[in-house]
Amino acid sequence: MSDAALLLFRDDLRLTDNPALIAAVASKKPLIIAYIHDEKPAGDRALGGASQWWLHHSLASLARDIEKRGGTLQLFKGTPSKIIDRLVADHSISAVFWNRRYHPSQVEADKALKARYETKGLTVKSFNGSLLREPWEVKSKIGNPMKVFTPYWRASRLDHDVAQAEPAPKKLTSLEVKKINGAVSLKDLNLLPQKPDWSSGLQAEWTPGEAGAIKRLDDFLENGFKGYAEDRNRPDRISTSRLSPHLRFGEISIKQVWHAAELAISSHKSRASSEDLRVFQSELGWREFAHHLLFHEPDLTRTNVQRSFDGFPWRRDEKLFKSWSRGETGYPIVDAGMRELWQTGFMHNRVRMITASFLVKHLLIDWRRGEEWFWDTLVDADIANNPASWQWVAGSGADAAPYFRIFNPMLQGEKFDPDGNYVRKFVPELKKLSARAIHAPWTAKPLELESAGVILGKTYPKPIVDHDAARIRALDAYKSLKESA
DNA sequence: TTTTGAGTTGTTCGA
DNA sequence: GTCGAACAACTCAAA
Repeated sequence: MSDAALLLFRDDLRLTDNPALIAAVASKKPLIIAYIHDEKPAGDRALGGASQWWLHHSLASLARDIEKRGGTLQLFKGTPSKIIDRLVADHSISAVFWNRRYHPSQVEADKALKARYETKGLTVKSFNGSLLREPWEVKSKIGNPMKVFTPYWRASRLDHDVAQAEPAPKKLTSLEVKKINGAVSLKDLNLLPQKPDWSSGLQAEWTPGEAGAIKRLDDFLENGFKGYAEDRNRPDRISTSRLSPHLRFGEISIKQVWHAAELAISSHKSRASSEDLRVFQSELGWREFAHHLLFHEPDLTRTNVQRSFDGFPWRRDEKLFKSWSRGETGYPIVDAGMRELWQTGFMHNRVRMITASFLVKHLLIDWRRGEEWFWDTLVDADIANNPASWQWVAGSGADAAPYFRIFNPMLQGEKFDPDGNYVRKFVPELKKLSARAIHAPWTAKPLELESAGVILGKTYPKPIVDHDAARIRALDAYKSLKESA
């Protein structure tokens, strides 16, 4: 019997432009194609609820795509190294392939795996399957990891140097896997919410899987790309790519996205401007930068990048946290965002900033609490992007927003949701208010409130904090931090 | 070595 | 209503 190759799928649930898959097929060996679900990953964390829902459907889609090509996706549950040990012991495996991940604990685990099997005489090959540049590739002139986005992005030198995406293999040959401990069906992974099943809003919004990712990209390039530079700030418009969950699970490669956007410009297909392209690519750049930070910061989810924030006087207030997380702060743009998140597993980028700023600055609640909430509820919750962005808002991150930048939720609403349609969609009890009043219902005339059916404090909450007072309190808190340093 | 210029996304105040 | 300055220095990256 000829020997086999083991191909591990992780955060790269696609067949197109998947370097580990391409290398495995090129080895000409029959493949054991495996996804190992680790419920207790060391160092990084168990998936949040929304991400688990996504993963279930993404795996189902991947399994179908693999079957169409004659292969089989084998699922396992448990500790990856133990399951791989068992696979290697029970089968004649001579090569192992995977795409790399960048959380320090993941890097360490992969290094250990590689060392162990190379010692046993196996070929072990890993690849870059998810980034334009890996974290160690981008350095300052004197060799340090970059800590400021703009020079980082410049130093990435991507203008004419992103490899073309590779097509999916046409045929896959799988080896029959012997019955081993840990082999499970998709259902056995228990990724779907049961009682209650809260996933209907996610179902309505998303199509996890490679085909859904490609469709989302095409839709964006056709309908949202033109005017992106400006409109990406408008939660009331379909103007962002919404590719983040697909990228999170690697259902589409970053190179595919990069080149498709460039092609849409050069072929004049989308009528987007070069500025639209530049801004869109720099958003991809922020994703790269977050992974760069994650790799170089030992504990991005827990530790302030700027250690001077370690003594910040955060307030513990479960009642206020609950109001924020449920979308009951009394500030419509904040509440709309938090409810969008709860219902759809997603929140528009502009509104993420507003809601995050509100938690951290208006309520003075630790950014880690907000990060955990987003981790559990976002379908695109990403171990790099999520903490890096929270730290950016809080001011404790790399290249972070200055502390005195405190969003005014009324102004932000008026500016980026001028007709109030985003608020109306997710806060329907305010639906009948005028555009004038909808971002600050407490300023509306009693008559308008009455005819709109709004009773403040009853059908919709009064503001849980006063903006002006909260702003001054936040500035004082940040000032005290500086003085104590 | 020292210097220089720059740094995602804002708000408020006062002229 | 519009506009510029203040908010506060500090650190990074490169010349």
